[in-house]
Amino acid sequence: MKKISMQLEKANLKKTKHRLLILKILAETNDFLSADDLFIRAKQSDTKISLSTVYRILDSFAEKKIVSTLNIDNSKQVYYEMAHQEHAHHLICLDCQSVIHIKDCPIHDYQSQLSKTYNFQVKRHSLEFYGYCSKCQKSKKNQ
Amino acid sequence: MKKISMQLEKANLKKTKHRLLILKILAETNDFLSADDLFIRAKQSDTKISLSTVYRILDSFAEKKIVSTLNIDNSKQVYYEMAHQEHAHHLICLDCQSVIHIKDCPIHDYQSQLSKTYNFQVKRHSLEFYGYCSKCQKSKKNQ
DNA sequence: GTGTTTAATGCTAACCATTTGCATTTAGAC
DNA sequence: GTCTAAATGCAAATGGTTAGCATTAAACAC
Ligand SMILES: [Mn+2]
Ligand SMILES: [Mn+2]
Ligand SMILES: [Zn+2]
Ligand SMILES: [Zn+2]
Repeated sequence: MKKISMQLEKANLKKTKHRLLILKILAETNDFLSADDLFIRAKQSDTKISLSTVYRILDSFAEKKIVSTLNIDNSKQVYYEMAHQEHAHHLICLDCQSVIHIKDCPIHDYQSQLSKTYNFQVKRHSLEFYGYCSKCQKSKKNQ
Repeated sequence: MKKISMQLEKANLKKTKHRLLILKILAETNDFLSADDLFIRAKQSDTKISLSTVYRILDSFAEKKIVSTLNIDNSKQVYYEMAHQEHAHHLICLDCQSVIHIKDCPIHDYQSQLSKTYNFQVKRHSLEFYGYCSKCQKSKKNQ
């Protein structure tokens, strides 16, 4: 995967095997992952990685905007995904944690309107939808 | 404040002095408060309250929908406010933590449209705006 | 390739918001 | 007033995350 190591180059981060591995796992995964999820998956390829390394890698990735973070619902852990090119939002299944990525944003106009009304300089917003994916809706009916 | 003790009655919670006090502080405050914020304020009226009591009270309030919770940005602590009658959103100042409460929701139609498009049963959403309030915009210019 | 420099890593202990166990107190019902 | 279950205080435990420090490895010059 040339593309993956390119990202580190562009971000001015050393290409270590652990960084490449975490990046690969993130690239292969559609859903949000916690640091521990990533640690467990990484150990399957490389038994000699430590959890603090995973945290430090994720911190460096977040700083360089390679990943973006999310607090799923009110859980106390942080979840990570590969950052999107464009601003995006998510439908998150409360049952299976699967994620649908929504590439458009319905509130740009609303946001600039808010800015004027309240003289508040909006820097960013969070918008996430929680509910049940089609798969989980079905299995709930059957139980 | 009759209104306050009414809320406990309706929720079927015992009217203890600590619960009434926490409720009073929440009612007087416009912004979100952490458990520790509430603990500090409560101690000013009642030196004999413990932090775990504050947590337990907040848990009971959250369960009865007397308060609603928020994870401000990516901080690891939970913030609480008196729950709104109707669904609401917020403008949160990244500098002074002040909050503007927005009583309308711009995405109801969008949400039902999403539901159909993705066959995803949306149960709730979070929408919060982060930026700088008018006061903090000014003080940044002056510095 | 070797050597040098500096950032990355592993391991362990610390941190800090939150939760829990348990003995004691108190609200609400009688 | 008595009684009972729920609420509380205190201390210890939990769990995700961060920090300290000695060791290793990328990147770069030669
Ligand atoms: Mn996404
Ligand atoms: Mn509010
Ligand atoms: Zn699902
Ligand atoms: Zn402000």
